[in-house]
Amino acid sequence: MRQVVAAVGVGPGPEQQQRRDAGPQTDRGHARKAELLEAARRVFERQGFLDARVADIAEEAGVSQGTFYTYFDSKEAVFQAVATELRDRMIDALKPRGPRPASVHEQIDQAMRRFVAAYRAESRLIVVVAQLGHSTPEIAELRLAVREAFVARTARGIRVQQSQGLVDPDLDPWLASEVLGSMVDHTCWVWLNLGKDFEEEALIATLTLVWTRALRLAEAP
Amino acid sequence: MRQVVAAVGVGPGPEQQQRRDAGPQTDRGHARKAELLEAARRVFERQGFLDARVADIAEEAGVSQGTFYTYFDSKEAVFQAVATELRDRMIDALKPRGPRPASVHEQIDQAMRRFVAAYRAESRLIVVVAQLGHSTPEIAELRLAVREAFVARTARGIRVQQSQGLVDPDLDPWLASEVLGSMVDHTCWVWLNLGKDFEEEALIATLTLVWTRALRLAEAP
Amino acid sequence: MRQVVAAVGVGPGPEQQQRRDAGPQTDRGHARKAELLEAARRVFERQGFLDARVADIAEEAGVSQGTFYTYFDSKEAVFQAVATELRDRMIDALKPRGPRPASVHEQIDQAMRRFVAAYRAESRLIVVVAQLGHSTPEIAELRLAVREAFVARTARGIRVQQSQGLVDPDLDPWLASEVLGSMVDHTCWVWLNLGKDFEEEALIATLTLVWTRALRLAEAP
Amino acid sequence: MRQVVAAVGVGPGPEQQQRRDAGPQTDRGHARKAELLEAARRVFERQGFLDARVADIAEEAGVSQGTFYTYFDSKEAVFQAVATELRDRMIDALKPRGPRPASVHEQIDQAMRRFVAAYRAESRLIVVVAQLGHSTPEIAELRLAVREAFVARTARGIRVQQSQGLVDPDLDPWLASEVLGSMVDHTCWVWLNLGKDFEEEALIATLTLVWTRALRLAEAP
DNA sequence: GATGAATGAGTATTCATTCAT
DNA sequence: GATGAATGAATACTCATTCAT
Repeated sequence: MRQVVAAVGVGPGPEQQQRRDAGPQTDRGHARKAELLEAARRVFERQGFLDARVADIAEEAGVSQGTFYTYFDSKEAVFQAVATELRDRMIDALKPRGPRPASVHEQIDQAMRRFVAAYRAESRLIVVVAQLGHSTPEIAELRLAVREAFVARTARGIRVQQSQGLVDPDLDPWLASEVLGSMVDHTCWVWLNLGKDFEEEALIATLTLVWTRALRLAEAP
Repeated sequence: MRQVVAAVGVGPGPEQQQRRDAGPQTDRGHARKAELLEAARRVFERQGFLDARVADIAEEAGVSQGTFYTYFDSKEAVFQAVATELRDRMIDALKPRGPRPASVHEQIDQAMRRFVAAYRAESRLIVVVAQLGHSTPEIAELRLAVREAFVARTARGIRVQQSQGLVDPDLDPWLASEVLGSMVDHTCWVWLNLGKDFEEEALIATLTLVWTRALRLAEAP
Repeated sequence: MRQVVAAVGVGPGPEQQQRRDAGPQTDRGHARKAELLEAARRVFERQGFLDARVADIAEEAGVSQGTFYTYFDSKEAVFQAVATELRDRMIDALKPRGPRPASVHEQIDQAMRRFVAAYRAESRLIVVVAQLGHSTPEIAELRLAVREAFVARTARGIRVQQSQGLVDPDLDPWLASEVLGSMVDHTCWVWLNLGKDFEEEALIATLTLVWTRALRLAEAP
Repeated sequence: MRQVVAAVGVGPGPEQQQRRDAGPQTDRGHARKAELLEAARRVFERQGFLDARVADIAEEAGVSQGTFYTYFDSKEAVFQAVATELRDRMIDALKPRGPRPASVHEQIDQAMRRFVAAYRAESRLIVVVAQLGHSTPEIAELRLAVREAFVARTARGIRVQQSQGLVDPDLDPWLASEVLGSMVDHTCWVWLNLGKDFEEEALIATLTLVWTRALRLAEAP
């Protein structure tokens, strides 16, 4: 049994807090902070949040524990920073790249592949965020933000397709995208985090199939 | 009254465990164990796993801490027992009750409502199980077992419907049920645990709609 | 790290204490007590005092823990009884058997062999008594009693041999027997308990040699 | 100030140990470690191993419990360090000092006095080491090391004296020194630890007498 | 800015002993 | 007499955070 200790209600002396609030003053300082952030990401991916110790992060970054607190308020703060970066990377990775495909079917297929690729690249960190999100609202927010980005984009897409007469006009775009987004999200979770053994192409095909049928997409596949 | 406690280095494993392994010998013992299990469930629902102390459970059951260890090996062991009961309740609650509805559409609608009802009843405990499942394989197993039960039942249903010519015969029953199961599961999670505000009937209707369309169910809704 | 708990200052209810004080009332009771004593000896030999639990002793005797306290006041009390029996067996085993040998040299040789044999037979229990004797005066007493018996017999022998003109008359019989007794005792400890590998006959010969030379025994070996 | 502590199941080994393994990095650290070691010695002498709490040691050193664990892995580890120092002090104290006495008799007499002086100075700690040595092989090793040093030196001395024609050439030096070493060792134990009341000069004289007679030392006392 | 060291609250678990049946 | 169950005090150890150099 490991013990986790978190101090609440005690603050640092005014001097150190000032430095943290002010942010790094020099290029070297900026580099140090970035190194610590990278180190923290690696440690969290490896050990999860609870089993990661500030000492581990400092060691991974090659600095002393004291130095860690020059740049970050707390273990939770650095995790928040790591998770924020994750959110930005995920949202970015879900954006369509390159020319828009001619068919809606292909658009959906590519969106699916982007999602899977992004999820796979970050799956370890996604687990840790999920774990901590159960008890930390700020982290849960970040998690939801990624979902919102995906769902909102999907809903917009459905609305456009409805206006073009390509998909069922009676569908509620928002509810449909929530539900379909959950499907894609959780399927990746079961596949990539819980270790259920799916064949990738068949899985993507099934996801795309359900998606297009749900929309009554008026195209030959 | 004075007690002297001293720790020494060596020794065989605990002997009290034998009694625990043997289980309660009397009716009173069985009752006590059940009380403790109930108390543990309430405490875990209220405080989560990490914040629950063995002392809390003992107090909730109205017994001394020592008595807790008469019946359970550890905090983890009692949680495992609580989670096992949860699994059994969930699997049971997902079974169809009463006469089989005439239409497939109605069968699906009722399955959806059963899932939502079961999820809602146990949502607090589901959160805790999910949280601990990230780091404890035995708990993750229990989590997956519920999913398997649901997915396997769904897959069987699809196969039957295919043989009756009611749904798309080209669909892979297993993949489809995995994907649709993920949809329902995660939608409930987002709704009941992450607090996203859905209107219940509209949500169930959307889930059912996507489900039946995915199967190309040959029935008028 | 094992924990050892000993309660001081609390007494049993008057009823059970009376029964313990009174001793067994029936033949069956006497047999039970003897069984528990035997069981305790085996457990202490196997596990030492600290690692022996009352539950172990009860189980070894095939009775419940509660029954143990029908016959003994405490874990220490049963150990005291075990150690007392050990003392009696040791003192008895050190007494000369059979016809007295003609030569003093042979008397000494046989005494040495008796000591070694007795020590070897009880070496496991001797360790436990030594361990506990460090902190429990009553046990230390029992340990010393064996030593006293051996040393006193030796001193008497020396005095007799002096009066017969067989050994150095200027030697202080008491001091000499204390010192020679220590030699034999500790040599057996090092040999049989600490595991130093001595060849038995050579060792006994050396002990006897030093002994007789110390006394200036006027005999050809 | 409020702290929240929670225990979780899994995780890699302690990281603080790395710092402990590395040893103190500054002069202040070295001094602190030495203070803690001294404090531990005093506490162990006073209370024995079982009754000594880590809190006692920290308090004796005037630091917090956490600081104790900055320098030592555990209560057992610090005892090991204390016992190792004891071994070194003992071995050193048994070495001959000053000019070698002219007569073998005097050499032996002085060796005896050195042993008694060293034993007396450390008798409290010797008890504790003996007690723990029963169950901890590493400690038993340290105990034996002191004995070996004494016995080996004695055996070498006997061999030299044999080559000089001063003592019985037929004696096995190793066996003799084992047996005589046991005599001296255990006599001190009975005297200084078990509280048997010997007159010092008479005791030393007797020990020396037996020793020289055992060797058939060819000198007038 | 960097460092090594100091802090201290917090809890799971054992087992000798008692007692109601 | 026998049993199974109930009791409860007592302590080692971790690690996030602060602070003096």
